[in-house]
Amino acid sequence: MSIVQGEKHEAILDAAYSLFGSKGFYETKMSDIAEIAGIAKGTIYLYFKSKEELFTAVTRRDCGQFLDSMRAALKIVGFEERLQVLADRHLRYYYERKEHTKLFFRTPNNDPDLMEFMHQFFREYTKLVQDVLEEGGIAEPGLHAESFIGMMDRHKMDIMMNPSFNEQELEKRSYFVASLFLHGCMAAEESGRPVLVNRSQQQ
Amino acid sequence: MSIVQGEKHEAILDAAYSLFGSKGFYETKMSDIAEIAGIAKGTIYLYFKSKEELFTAVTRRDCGQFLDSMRAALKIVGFEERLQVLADRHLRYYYERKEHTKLFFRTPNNDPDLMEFMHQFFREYTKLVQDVLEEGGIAEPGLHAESFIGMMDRHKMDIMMNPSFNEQELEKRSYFVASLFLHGCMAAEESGRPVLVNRSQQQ
Amino acid sequence: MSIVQGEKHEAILDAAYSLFGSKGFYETKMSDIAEIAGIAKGTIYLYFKSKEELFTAVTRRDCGQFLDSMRAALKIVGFEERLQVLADRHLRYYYERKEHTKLFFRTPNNDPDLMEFMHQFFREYTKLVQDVLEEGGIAEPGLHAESFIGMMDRHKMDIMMNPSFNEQELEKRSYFVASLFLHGCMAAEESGRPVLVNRSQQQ
Amino acid sequence: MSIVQGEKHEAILDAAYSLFGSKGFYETKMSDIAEIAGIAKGTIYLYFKSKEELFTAVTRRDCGQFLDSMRAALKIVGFEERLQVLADRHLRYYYERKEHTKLFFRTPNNDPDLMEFMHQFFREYTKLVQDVLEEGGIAEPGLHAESFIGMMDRHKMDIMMNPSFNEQELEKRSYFVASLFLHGCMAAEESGRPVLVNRSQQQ
DNA sequence: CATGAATGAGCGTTCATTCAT
DNA sequence: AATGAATGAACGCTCATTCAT
Repeated sequence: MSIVQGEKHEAILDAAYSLFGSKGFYETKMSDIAEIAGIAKGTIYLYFKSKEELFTAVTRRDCGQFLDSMRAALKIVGFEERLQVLADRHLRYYYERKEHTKLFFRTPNNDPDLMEFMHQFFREYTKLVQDVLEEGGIAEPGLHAESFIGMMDRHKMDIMMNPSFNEQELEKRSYFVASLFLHGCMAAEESGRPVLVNRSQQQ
Repeated sequence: MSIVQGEKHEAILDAAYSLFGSKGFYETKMSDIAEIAGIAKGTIYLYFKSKEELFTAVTRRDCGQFLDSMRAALKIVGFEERLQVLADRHLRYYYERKEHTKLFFRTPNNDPDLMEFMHQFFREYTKLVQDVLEEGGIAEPGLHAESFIGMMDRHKMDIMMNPSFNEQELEKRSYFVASLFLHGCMAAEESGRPVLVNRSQQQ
Repeated sequence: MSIVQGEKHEAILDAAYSLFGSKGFYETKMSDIAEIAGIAKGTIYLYFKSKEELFTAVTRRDCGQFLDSMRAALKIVGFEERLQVLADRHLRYYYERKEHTKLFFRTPNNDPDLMEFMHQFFREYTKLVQDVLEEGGIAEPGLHAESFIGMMDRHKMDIMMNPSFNEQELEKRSYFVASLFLHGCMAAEESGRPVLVNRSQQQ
Repeated sequence: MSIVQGEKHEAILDAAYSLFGSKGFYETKMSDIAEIAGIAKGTIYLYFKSKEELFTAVTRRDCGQFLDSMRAALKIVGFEERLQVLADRHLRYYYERKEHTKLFFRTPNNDPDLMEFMHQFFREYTKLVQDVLEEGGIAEPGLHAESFIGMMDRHKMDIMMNPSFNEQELEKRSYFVASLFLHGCMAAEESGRPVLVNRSQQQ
């Protein structure tokens, strides 16, 4: 009956992800997590110091996967193509978490470690976007990165709250965002050109 | 010793704004609010049904003032000028609330009325931005409005968290955002022109 | 706009009787009573010192009416006839208060004055029954009175809780009780006689 | 230092019985019960869902013991003897709880479970009495049972409130009640016979 | 007499965390 | 490592009563 190292650790994270995401931080009880994970309540504390730390760990794993997947997807050439990838992955991230909205809207309110981690994550993500912009020769890449991320992120409400939001809508949206970022809202008037190819329209 | 109508109502809102803003929702006790407002605990409940409702009322007043001031400031002509005003007021809103960051980051997690109000506020604000864009002849004003708001809003982190962020920085930032939204990140390369006059640089 | 003396006093008692009876003591708020009575909350305190005192006053009026009506009804001759009247009135008292059961089952739990009054009422009522018995030549009238009252009172559950309990049932029950008290449960075996005439069977 | 199974459960019930009985339901605080039981406040909630449920559990245990003891005592022959046992046990129940009068007079006012249990207990007790009467060949055993219980129960006031009420008084009272129930108040006049032997007078 | 705005004491319950086994 | 029984701090809300007008 030997247990694979880390098996419980993962089981707890999985259970916590599922419950925190669907019910929210405050509405989730440690005992519920233990039950779903199939272990005793006290056992959680062998792996995680506190409920907040567990939430932070869940977030950390989730955000880490996001950054990893983003980095992998960015291993292509072409500035505009990479911008498009950023938009697509960012929006898709929320799209894939439609059933776990509470990970974003019902989080612990007062945990220094979580805030510290989120800050660091934002820095890291901003840096990643910034690097893409820099390689594209964009000036003030820091400010541009912040703005781009803001533009993308605003659409999470539509994506997560709107039940009829589908894959096609998603691609249209990411194309829109990347295009707007590149050429501004007056692009059409100024040149008439859609510079990016909207892949979803190609299909 | 006649009491001005609504005096207590205001006193409670003021005290709540101050405490919710500086300590956050969950960390603020009703008894603290009563003490600051100079009244008895039970009196709060004559004016507000619950702690959540009080927080929502604080938010409502604050957001209302924001929209009012925004609407007043938009009574000017010129599309780009009005865009600039949007960016300036949006960023300034956070700038003026540097001491009340918890109004945004430590809010009640699960209050239907607050969520309903925030939704409505977002709709209203989006509509306001959308109207500006429509008058400027921008296509897809809804998506553009969302994106613009996102771009602006992202900068709240820098504004609120960075203690050395000052007025000049603020104006540079709002100019940057409006300009990016208008012409995109490739504007410089594409035309070399800064279309908007950065007022903070004129001074 | 002159107000008849005691009009408000009565209005409060009426409102309190209605609410205490239908919702119970703890579930009734002074403000509700004031509203029903058509006066201000504070005004109740001009007439009654406290919620408990008001409940006691309601009880006092109700029990007083009971005793008065009982005394009037007992102005007849014949021991068995008077016993029958006792049973009939006792059971009828609950029958007429089917909509006000909470007067008996949700009373203040800890009010000395109410307890004192109830004791006195019981004494008085017991004395009244006792007098009937004494005049009927029954030995140990005190113990007999207690027992008779207990016998009668036990049937209040059936009367108040059973929605289909009707007038005829009531008369059968009061006849049963009086008869049992007179001759015991072995009466039939001992003599075969129903001594009392069951008026409801005469009809 | 091994802990006997159910030890805490019993300790809580004992503490609650003692406090509820002497001070009443509303006047007893959960923290007091915990203190008397020698445990932490929260521990009570591992065993009982609420204060109301705890009161109901206390009542349940107490009433259960009453019925058990009654059933055991009824394992004798002879109708009149068994009637006498009923009266004796019933009155003795109150006699033994002279220090816990509040179990009967200061109970929760509005608890569905307690009311349900009391109803069931009354039904069960009534059934038990009814069975005795039926075996004695008494007609209408249901109504007779109700009446007999009412007769007996009425004497609880004297027993509990009168500090000088003693064992001898108790036996006289139970003899009186059983005798009255058997032969009615006119028994003496009708036959001159005391059918039951008053055991307390034999001694 | 009448009002009704203001008061503030009072308490059941939850649940993250600990620690003896 | 694993358990789960025990802990106890923490707090929103009600509502009978008062009293200035």
